Amino acid sequence: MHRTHTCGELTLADLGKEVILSGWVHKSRDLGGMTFIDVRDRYGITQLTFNSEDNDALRASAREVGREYVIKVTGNVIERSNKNLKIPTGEVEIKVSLMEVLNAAKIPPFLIEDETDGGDELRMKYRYLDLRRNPVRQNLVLRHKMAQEVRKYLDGLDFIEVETPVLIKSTPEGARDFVVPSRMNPGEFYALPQSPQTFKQLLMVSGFDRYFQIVKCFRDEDLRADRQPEFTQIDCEMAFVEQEDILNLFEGLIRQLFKNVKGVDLIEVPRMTYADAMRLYGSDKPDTRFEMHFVELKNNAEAPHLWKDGAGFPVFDNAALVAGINAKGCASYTRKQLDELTDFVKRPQIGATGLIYFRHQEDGSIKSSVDKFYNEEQLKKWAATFGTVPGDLVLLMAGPADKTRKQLSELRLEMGNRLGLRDKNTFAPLWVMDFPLLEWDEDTERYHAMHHPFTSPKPEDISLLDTNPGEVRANAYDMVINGTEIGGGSIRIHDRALQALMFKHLGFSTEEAQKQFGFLMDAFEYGAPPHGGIAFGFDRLVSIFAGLDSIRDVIAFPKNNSGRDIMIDSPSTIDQKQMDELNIKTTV
RNA sequence: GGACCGGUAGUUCAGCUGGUUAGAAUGCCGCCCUGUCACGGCGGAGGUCGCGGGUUCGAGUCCCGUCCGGUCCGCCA
Repeated sequence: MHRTHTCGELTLADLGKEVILSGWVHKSRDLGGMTFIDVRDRYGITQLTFNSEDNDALRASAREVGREYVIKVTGNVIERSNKNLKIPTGEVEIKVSLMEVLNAAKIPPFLIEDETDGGDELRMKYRYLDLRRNPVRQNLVLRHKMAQEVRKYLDGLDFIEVETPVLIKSTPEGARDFVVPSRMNPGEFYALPQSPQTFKQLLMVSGFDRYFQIVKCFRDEDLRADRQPEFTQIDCEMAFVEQEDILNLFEGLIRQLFKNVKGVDLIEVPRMTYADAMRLYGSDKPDTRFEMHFVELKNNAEAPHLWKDGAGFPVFDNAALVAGINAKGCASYTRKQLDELTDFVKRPQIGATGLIYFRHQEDGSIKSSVDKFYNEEQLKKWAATFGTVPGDLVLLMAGPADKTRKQLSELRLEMGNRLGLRDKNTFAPLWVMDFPLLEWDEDTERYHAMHHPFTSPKPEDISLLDTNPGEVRANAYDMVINGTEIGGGSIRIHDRALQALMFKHLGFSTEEAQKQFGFLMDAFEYGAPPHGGIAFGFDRLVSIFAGLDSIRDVIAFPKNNSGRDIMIDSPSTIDQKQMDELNIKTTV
């Protein structure tokens, strides 16, 4: 037998028992005549004592074992004379009578402790060692608990978990596909799924009216802190439902997760239209932990100019949009701080040309960076529009509408950071609804589906498809938590004619549409029920629960910035024989 | 495809306007210590300053290129 107990469970209640423990040597402390070893497994740490007065040879061998050796000890549980109340087993220790080294260990390249000295790259290379550390292991335990809770909730509501294929067909829509060459079909390729979208819709046609799957998805696009080439979705679909049914049921899922896993009672999830989100926050995934919404100023027709006999202020006069945010209590910002903010928005990634501000001073006057263009009466009008009080600072940007909103959104988030308004332990969920069905793509000069081509337009907007495609709204919705999109879905098209019409508007010829998605449209002709669904980004959801910015920490074996797994060193070349079998010609 | 930050001991970092023997902490090794738990004390080993080129009397430091890592933009229906 290797163990009678784990390293995390012995207490005073076990005094006098003879026990066997196995685990890793966490740390040893060597005193004159005795040695303490902390032995660790995933359940905790237990202190072992070796005393040269009792057994000098055993004590000597205890001095030989190094960090991360795997040992097995037999001994008696005794009460400590000096207790350590910081750990659950801290009132007892094991007086060892027998020790066996199960395996030696090299000196680890970084400390296997909560606060490690290892950098990211080294920890990735030795991920199996990093996973021994409490914080990392706890993330995976959290992930497990959340997955179980998801299954419990959905199973309780008669959802069936169905596995869908991983080797499927490449389609031109959406993200780049990972492809897999087919040996038996030379020159042909499978693709790995970006999501099980079409399969879950086919399951609805099959009558599995409530489906879910916790499933790996693959996208061959550049990585980010919150984007990996393979990632996990909670993929769900329901038949005979309307949007309202889906929103309520999956709001329930999120609430149950917060309640049962995190002990947080979530507020009822507010709803906001896409149009409002863009107008008030400049983003389709606003961080609603703090307000600071946009206020738009009317163009200068109403604002008298003082400069050069009423000549205009071109930055405002030529702008399609002048909008700003009220940074409450920031009127004391120094010139240096304001310059920093200006530099922030002028960075290439944001690309603004400048930043305009006015302060509502403590004496009630308004001091602005455009004093020479506007009189105080005008500035006061604007201050009133923003609802400022003395001590407030208004930051303004102007320019093309979409671009300015995006830039101001970045500035808003930066101000949220600076003011400490983005607390990781505060959770602000939000439904964003009524997304546009189509989005104009400048490069290809055609519309593409904002969500995906199977999304149903709102019935009342279908008539706009021919005349004003960009105005058509979809029955599509995203769940946003703290400014991160964690889920999205839609009511789907279940009618062949409408689906064909969609493909036509997306620039597919009838033949192309039939070749790519004929199987789905054919299925719609055999009794497809109305249906819709949603998919949650499981990694992102776990990382939000864990209070982490990067999903890498909640994935057991993640890939780095360049899509490489530096532990197993993949991707890698394959030998010529494999290439030949797959009928792949080398061109390098 | 692009922007920015970083690469110095096993590890995490410091190293100023270029200057003679490149430091700290931690880890590691040795000796001492009988109640430690961030043990303590004394001593020791440990470096192609990512790589290549250039400027200079002299480069860890400045310049160019390149590789690697990270964050972001594009991209991600």
